[in-house]
Amino acid sequence: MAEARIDIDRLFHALGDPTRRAIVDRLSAGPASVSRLAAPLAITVTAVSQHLAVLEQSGLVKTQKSGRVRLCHIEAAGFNALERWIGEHRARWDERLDRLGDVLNDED
Amino acid sequence: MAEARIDIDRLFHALGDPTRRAIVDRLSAGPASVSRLAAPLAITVTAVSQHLAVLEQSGLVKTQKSGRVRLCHIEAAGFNALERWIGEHRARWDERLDRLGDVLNDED
DNA sequence: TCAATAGTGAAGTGTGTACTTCAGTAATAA
DNA sequence: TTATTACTGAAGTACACACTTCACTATTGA
Repeated sequence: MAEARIDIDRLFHALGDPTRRAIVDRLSAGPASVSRLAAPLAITVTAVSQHLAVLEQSGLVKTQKSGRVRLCHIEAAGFNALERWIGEHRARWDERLDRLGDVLNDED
Repeated sequence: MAEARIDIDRLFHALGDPTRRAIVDRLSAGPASVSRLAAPLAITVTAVSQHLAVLEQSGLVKTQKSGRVRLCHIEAAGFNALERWIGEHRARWDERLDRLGDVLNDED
């Protein structure tokens, strides 16, 4: 699985930028070219290209150039790793919530 | 629900920093004070305090000061919002995967 | 009361990074 | 061939922000 290569650090860093999340938003509605992604974004195509490199390295987006057009689309690997990270943390503190509740009650 | 107040921008920005994720890691194993969080982190207590302000604003962590000690613990709201964000995106592109697959096959 | 502990506010520094412009390559259209 | 389109690499700028030190305010213990 490609998910094994996913670096959680790259992943959260990639999604930490609002422009990159906007790109992910748009791509989750369907694939698009670089210039099409840039159109509504009020930044240059160059900047979008740089963002796409970050997104691709993070495993959230995959691109492939056919001719002079680079077609971009969502990749599952990044999202899977993200969900797994959340799930692991939730599992850890979910089972402690009862005890935590007791501690907080004691503090009051 | 407190989750309605959660800003997805603050959320991803908060988790985009590795030190803050380390704090979340530790807190998911149970509540801790500021100085206890700082101990393994090779940064000053002041820096940790600043990180905690970010985490608290994002809805991932909640803190309460009793006496001179601030006790910090994980809050569910941020994680719920995070899972919802992922779920919404996944739902959108999951249903398009078949059609995307066709497009990619055409490109080959 | 005095000292030690736990934490915070203010102000400054340095680095990362999001963005730009410019120049260039490669593919398509005329 | 020439022009246009789609994109990328390099280099520079500006700002955000992670971090520090210093000074300070509680709170707790002796």
